[in-house]
Amino acid sequence: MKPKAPDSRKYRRQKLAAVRAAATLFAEKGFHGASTQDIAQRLGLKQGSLYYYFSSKEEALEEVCLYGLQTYLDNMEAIAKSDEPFQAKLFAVVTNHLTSYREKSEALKVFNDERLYLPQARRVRLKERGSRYRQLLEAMFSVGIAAGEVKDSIDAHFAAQSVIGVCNGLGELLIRDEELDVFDLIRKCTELLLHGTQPAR
Amino acid sequence: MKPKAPDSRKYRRQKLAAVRAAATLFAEKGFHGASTQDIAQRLGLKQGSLYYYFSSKEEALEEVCLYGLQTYLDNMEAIAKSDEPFQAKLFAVVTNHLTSYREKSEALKVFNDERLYLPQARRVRLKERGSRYRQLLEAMFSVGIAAGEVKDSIDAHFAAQSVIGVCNGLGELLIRDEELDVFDLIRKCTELLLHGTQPAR
DNA sequence: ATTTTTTTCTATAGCTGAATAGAATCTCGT
DNA sequence: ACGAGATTCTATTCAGCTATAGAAAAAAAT
Repeated sequence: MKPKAPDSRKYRRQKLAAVRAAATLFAEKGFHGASTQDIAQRLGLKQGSLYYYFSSKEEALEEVCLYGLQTYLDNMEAIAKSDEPFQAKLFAVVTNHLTSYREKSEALKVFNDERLYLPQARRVRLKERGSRYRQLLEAMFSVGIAAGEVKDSIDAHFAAQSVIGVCNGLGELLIRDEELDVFDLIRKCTELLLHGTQPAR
Repeated sequence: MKPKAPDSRKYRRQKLAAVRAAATLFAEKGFHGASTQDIAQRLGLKQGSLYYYFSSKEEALEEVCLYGLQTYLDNMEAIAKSDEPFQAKLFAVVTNHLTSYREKSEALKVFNDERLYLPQARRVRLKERGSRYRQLLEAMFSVGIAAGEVKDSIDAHFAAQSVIGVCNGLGELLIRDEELDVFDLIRKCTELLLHGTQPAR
């Protein structure tokens, strides 16, 4: 019934597949809209068999969110730590965000939209990681301001949220249009955040 | 059972209250997460009585979305039609978006997050209005570019989506923090979109 | 080849929620 | 105060969903 030491190759492979399947379904129908039946079906399993991999539907949601965040956050930590000039870091942040959207779009979308359906307890770990991201970004702006690389009229808190907003907005484009050139989008996005829309004065 | 000519004062009042209640619950728990029981309870009604005002839960969702979009879209039409310079129009757009968030935050959030749970048929009308908004914004940028008020390196489609993204991102801030000064945020946001984050060269 | 462990299936319990019908109550003009 | 229409309630149906237990099958180990 319950896997005691489930570390076989097959187990890990199927577990990953299960997380991915859950991500797809949650992204498509939402947490409450997608049933364990739907997820199992996509894996070619029967509904009950899912519980060999997850002990509850909520656990599945949590794992999807963690999966979506993983590399995304790791990359952010690395970027924040580096000594590159502000412009380069901002470029890296946008790249990280938008390429994540292309690669793991479902899982990341699930984190963005469905995390609030997790029970308090499970949400804590995720919440920490989410705000960690915002804080790193905010700090990046503060440092940039101190170094004269960013206008001092900029409010770091506001700016961080704006960057996240733009990237999520553009993520919609990436999801909607598979053909879209990510790197072109990244370039335009960074340019906008750096120099705005006004012609040179 | 079903209201034939339900145009009494009371009916309209209660119906509006019902739409609002649904908005609140959908915003809080999501479409599938909120039950008709929850909504009825918030209105001080019994579960079954809701169906005097809505013929289905999905109809309720649709009405909430329409309610959330209404003034928001009307304002956008007016802005797009005007002859003001680009900067003024952008300011108006941001103002419209962010103040809507404060005033009807729930309904607008529901439109943003839950509309995809509507069945194809119902989603059409909403989809039209949503893309109408994007198109108006996009056209605004195109006009700005033609008039030399916006850099010609800007891609209007991309720019429109970016504006929507920033505003939705900042909307999160407004929802999270009731105290936040909307107009300060509007100012900063417009400034960012116009001039970016870099110091003057 | 037989035993052991892992993985999947069948079947079902138990709950919740959407929707409907018809009765009961309320409201208001007359 | 009476009656017609509006509004709400009660009670119920029906479907779908999560989760569990235990049998079956598949894979691995001996």
